[in-house]
Amino acid sequence: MSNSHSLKIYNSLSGKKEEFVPLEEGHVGMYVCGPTVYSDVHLGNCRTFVSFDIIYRYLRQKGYVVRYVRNITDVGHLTDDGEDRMAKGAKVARLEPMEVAQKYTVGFHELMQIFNTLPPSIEPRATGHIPEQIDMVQDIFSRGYAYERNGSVYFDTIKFAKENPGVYGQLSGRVIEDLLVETRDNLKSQDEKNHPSDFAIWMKARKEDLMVWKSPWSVGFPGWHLECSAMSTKYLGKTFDIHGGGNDLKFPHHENEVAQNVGACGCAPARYWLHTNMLLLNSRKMSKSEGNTISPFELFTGNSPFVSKGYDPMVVKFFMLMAHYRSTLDISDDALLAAEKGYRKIMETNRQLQAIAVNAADFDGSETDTDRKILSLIDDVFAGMDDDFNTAMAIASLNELGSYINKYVHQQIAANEIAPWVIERMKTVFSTVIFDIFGLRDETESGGDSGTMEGLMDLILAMRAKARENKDWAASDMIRDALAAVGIQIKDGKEGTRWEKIDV
RNA sequence: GGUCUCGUGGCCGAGUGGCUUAGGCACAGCUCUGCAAAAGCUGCUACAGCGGUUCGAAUCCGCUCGAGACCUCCA
Repeated sequence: MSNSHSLKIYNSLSGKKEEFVPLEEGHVGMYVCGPTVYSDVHLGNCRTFVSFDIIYRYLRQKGYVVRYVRNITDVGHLTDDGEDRMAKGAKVARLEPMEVAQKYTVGFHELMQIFNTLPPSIEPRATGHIPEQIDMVQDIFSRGYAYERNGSVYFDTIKFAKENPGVYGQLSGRVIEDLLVETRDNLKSQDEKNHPSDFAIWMKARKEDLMVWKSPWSVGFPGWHLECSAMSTKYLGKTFDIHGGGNDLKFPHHENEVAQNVGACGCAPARYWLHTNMLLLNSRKMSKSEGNTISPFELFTGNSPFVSKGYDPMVVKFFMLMAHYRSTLDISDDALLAAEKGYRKIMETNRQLQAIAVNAADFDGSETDTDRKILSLIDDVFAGMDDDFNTAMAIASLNELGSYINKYVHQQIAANEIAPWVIERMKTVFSTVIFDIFGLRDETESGGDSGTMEGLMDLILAMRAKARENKDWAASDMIRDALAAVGIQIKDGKEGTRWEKIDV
């Protein structure tokens, strides 16, 4: 399903929307910073990965062959006390570091499946790319942007900034002069670094560090930031199309990443930088370290003081899609409730649409205003997606289409108002957008799980229909109420009774 | 303190110079219905405050107030 719009993407480097033109026609290389697997992923991470999943899916939908690389960081992050995070987790839990990493990697994958996201093309691990990272340190060294102190290697940001004007700070909007000024305040720092903005690209291990490797400088481990530079280069090339991640990674992580790549090869890594905005709880950023967080499973089960009930993962996903990925999104019970209704409605509309059997005899062959309006709305759906992946706009247009579908189904507009091929086109658009691009699942479908359930419900509804025929309202209502008590909602309609499982 | 973003109707949330009444939820009326639910239709016209630019601003500029993010690990 293609369309005529050109795709526009907001590029954090330039601060504006730009037309997307890949380096190599028909192909897109996209790198997204994945999770650090030293604890459970939280909902904020999910939003970012869901956003990029939709970007990935949409690029594919537009016909691009996409190589989507999303890493797993299982080494390299330092805690405040300088201890490797993985090692810290290991000591607390008395597990092998790799055991900790494995546990949370598996959990992360499960969650991504629950949200129905596609796996990336390549999911490299930092620990699996130590040689590549050592090579990159050497490249940076040979180009003069690194210095060694007691077995650790640091990136020389000041020298780099002077020799590469306009590069360091471009992404995050930082000013080099400010960096230079900072020096004075930090002179007394006992740090090994020449300058506070310098950062480690190789760290010499202390005796308590568990995850260590040999290098030309010391036995130690690579610095944070370096893994992404090394792995994106390895799998996507020195320069590639899209680099994504959460807003909070912009500085210092992404800024330093750019510096490392440019420092190592003289060329900029990504051409388009995309940053997703934060998911808020209580109007504050969700954060593991600050404890302001609700876990995905607490949200699914309702086991949290922040929500009145559990929400289906697809409802949570739909809730995320109702906002643009670059806006902050404040999670609240009311908003989730509204999203749940909206999600059910759009799924119901789709089912009604797919069930329409067009009768060619109803059609007189002319194109009506309604046809034109519908085609225009379909165009709006894709125009929204082409405008920096604006899912909120796409959903709005889908809802407007839904209004036509409902009027048609309820015979509030004449059958010959909409041409059969337009109906068919709507069917394709709905299923493509909802299932292929948004990656939603229809969890509201009647039955679904087993034929037994279907059969039982058919029986029960037949009994109720019989009771109603005999005007035995007591029996009829008893069945209705009893079903409601176990979470099954009865929907009486013109053509019979449908049912749906709802949360109690 | 420095850098930056945002402040939209009861709630969530798009939109960035003049036609979008965006959309969703809630609410009200109506249709349908044995009643109800569900479903459908219709209605509900906002853009923090002040000043400026402009023929015209929610949309551009300035100031004020408020919220948040980054500057330290964080999607």
